[in-house]
Amino acid sequence: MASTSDRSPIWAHPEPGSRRPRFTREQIAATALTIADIEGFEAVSMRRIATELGAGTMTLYHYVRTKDDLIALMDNAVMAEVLFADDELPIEWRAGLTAIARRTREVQLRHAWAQHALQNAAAGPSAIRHVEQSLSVLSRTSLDTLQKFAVIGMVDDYVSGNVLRANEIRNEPGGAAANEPIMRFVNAQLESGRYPHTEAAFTGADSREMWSKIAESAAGGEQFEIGLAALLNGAADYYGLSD
Amino acid sequence: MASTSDRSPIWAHPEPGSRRPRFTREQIAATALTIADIEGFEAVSMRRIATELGAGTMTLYHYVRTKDDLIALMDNAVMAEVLFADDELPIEWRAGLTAIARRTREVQLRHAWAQHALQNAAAGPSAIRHVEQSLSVLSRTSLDTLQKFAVIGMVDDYVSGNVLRANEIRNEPGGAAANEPIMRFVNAQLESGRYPHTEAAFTGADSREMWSKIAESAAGGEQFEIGLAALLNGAADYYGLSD
DNA sequence: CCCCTGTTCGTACCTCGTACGCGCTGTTCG
DNA sequence: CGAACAGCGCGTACGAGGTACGAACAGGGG
Repeated sequence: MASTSDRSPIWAHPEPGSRRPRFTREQIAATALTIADIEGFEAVSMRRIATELGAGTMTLYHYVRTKDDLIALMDNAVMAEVLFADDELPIEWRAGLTAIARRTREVQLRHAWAQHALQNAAAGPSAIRHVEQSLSVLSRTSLDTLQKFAVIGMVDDYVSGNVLRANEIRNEPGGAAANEPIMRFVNAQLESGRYPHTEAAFTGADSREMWSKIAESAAGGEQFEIGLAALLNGAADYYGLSD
Repeated sequence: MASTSDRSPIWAHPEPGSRRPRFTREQIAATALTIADIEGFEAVSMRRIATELGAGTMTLYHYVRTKDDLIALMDNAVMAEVLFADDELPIEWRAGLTAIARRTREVQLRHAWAQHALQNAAAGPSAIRHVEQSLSVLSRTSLDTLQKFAVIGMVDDYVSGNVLRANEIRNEPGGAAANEPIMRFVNAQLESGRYPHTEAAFTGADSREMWSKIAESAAGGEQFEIGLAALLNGAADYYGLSD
């Protein structure tokens, strides 16, 4: 994949020009997003997108140099959903970071495939705007640049991790408990007596139901909020932030 | 991939049997690990592993039903590295969780590809033992099962997220700053004036050097420790844990 | 010692990304 | 107003990947 050794991002290359082409990059990206949302990222192939658009496969390569470019476009579209309208973003740093974190989480949960697929995507305009918004809510604090990025990074880490796990959980169709063969295997293991604490955790309860509860509470927002608040407290403490 | 619809984990199937075969699952997994560590996960193909072992490609399918099984084996091998010897694991919950979190981080950083590959891998024996160890350090607390998993999950989320980002950063060969075309694009964007806070963050400093510093501090362990401590404080606070 | 069965693997098919190059067509210039 | 010249669309083909199928092979129990 990606044999073209030109590492410049797609936004450095103008969209095809003068003779109004049949499609636009937005259109192509939107089609890819739709496929990914409905059928998962692995269903997104150049052939598939082209078919969906009623075009020949190779036509796409007039809008995009490689599939990595396509992925960058998808990333950009997703990041755009994370952005706030200027008047929607709280001014206070704590409220601002919390809002951004929540929004990021929501978007990544909505596009479960994105986390995985976009990991190495090239940063586009929306990503830059996202950084801008994160920095802007910290602009009223006394932090220097490095510290700002440290705080943003800490929160980002937590959000990514939370989404990662929530998506893992949701990937098990019908909840992890529904995967009979694996449940059977795990239960058999537990009964071997080599895992006393784990075994104890499930005694006196239907293990299937217990797993569901754990999964639910992990994927739900409450736990997320607890950790987020803890991180912001810790940051405020460590860097001596008021508010 | 994975056409076999049998969803049972590979550990539910005994290794091939009576007439001692040429290889073992461990051997195959180890070979795969080596390839992944040296050349990256995408270099791990069935053909490649077979070649490395001096076997025919299809031979592997006597040890493993699909590539997903192979991935499960790799996962299991990696999880084994996360485990503590029984006497190495601190008894106190805070120290214990910290130790597990650090170890997890170290291992996932060592096997940068694992994060990705691990995501949907079936849980194996080592994964269960890992859960066991996490639960065991919390066994002296007053938390109920759901709460224990909540705390473990919170920490796990943070660790995963941190590793995810650290690996992203390390994936840029020679640091993000080395990617000339992207740097040029981003700088051009910043100069457009649409991103005042981001622009301000880099004024009075060589932007390349600034990025390096940010990357370095994000990938380094210090920031990680700050967030980790914050989370544990928050958890202790929220759940009323002493120690 | 021979046959049965566990093991090995050559061949082939399908999907993917994408290089190459031909043919069509809107645009612009003379 | 017409021709030439891009800009654009896409058919074909190649190599790499996973794995289904079934033939070839060998080692041990009768």
